[in-house]
Amino acid sequence: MISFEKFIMEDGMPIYLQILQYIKRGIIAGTIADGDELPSRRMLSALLGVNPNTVQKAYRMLEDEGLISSHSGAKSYMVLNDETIARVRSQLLEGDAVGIVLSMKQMGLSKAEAIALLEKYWDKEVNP
Amino acid sequence: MISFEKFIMEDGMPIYLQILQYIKRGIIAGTIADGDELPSRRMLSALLGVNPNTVQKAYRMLEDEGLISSHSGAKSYMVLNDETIARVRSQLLEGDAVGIVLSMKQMGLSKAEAIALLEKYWDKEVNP
DNA sequence: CAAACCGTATTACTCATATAATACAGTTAA
DNA sequence: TTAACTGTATTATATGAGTAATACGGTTTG
Repeated sequence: MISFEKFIMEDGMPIYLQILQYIKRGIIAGTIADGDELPSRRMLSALLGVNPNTVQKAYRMLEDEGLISSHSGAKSYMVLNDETIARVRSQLLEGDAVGIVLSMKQMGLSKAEAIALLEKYWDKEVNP
Repeated sequence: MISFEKFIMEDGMPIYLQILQYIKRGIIAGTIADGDELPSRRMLSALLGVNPNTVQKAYRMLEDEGLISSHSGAKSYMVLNDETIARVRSQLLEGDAVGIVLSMKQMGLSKAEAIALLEKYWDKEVNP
């Protein structure tokens, strides 16, 4: 069963996208693997304190991307292979890296300063 | 006159927040300084291709934070001192760094891998 | 002074997000 | 078999973001 223990909800980003992102990051991290059972829509919505429809939207998009399999009445499972994992990895890493670089550059930071900043905050506690 | 030449609009984030962020990053970068003249609401909205109300919303929030001065009929100017600049800097840098670290950690990257990723994309072209 | 700007305000509309309350049919396990 | 779960679907509502079209009054400059 996939754990949502480390899920941290932020505002400013649609919840269903945050769920999508969390799953994809787990795939890259290797904490979510092929065949893993997903929590049901109702269970996860209760856990996160959001509406079941919001979870359903996220799951539906994951299914459209071919990352999970859902069948009416049955539980949902991750469907992953090397190709899909590689695709998700490049999508996410590139998107994040580009965003970071854009942000740092707009602030006038040099590459060295950006790296120093990253190192400085790496070991700090992020979770609330 | 503050330039919006390097402003890149992304979707997924409210435009008025992007304007706010762009100004604040300029303050940190030093490209925006005390006394600088801001483009009028109408001019900037035309330049960005957005509604004047969207720009007004961003400017209003900047005024509420004490970063600009607006008087009916007259142009708007940046109002910055060492204290406010330091405040904006810590707000933005910490927020960005924390977000980056959270993202990388959720993907299971090590500090070294995160730095390598940042270096890899630093010199790539970001603009469309 | 008068024209051309400026900031400010109002109302109405569309769209996406998220919630809410159900309902129905398929699967699974006691 | 039946109860307790699943996934799926529908309709309604609320809110925020963004657009659109105006309007009013103050400032600036020729």
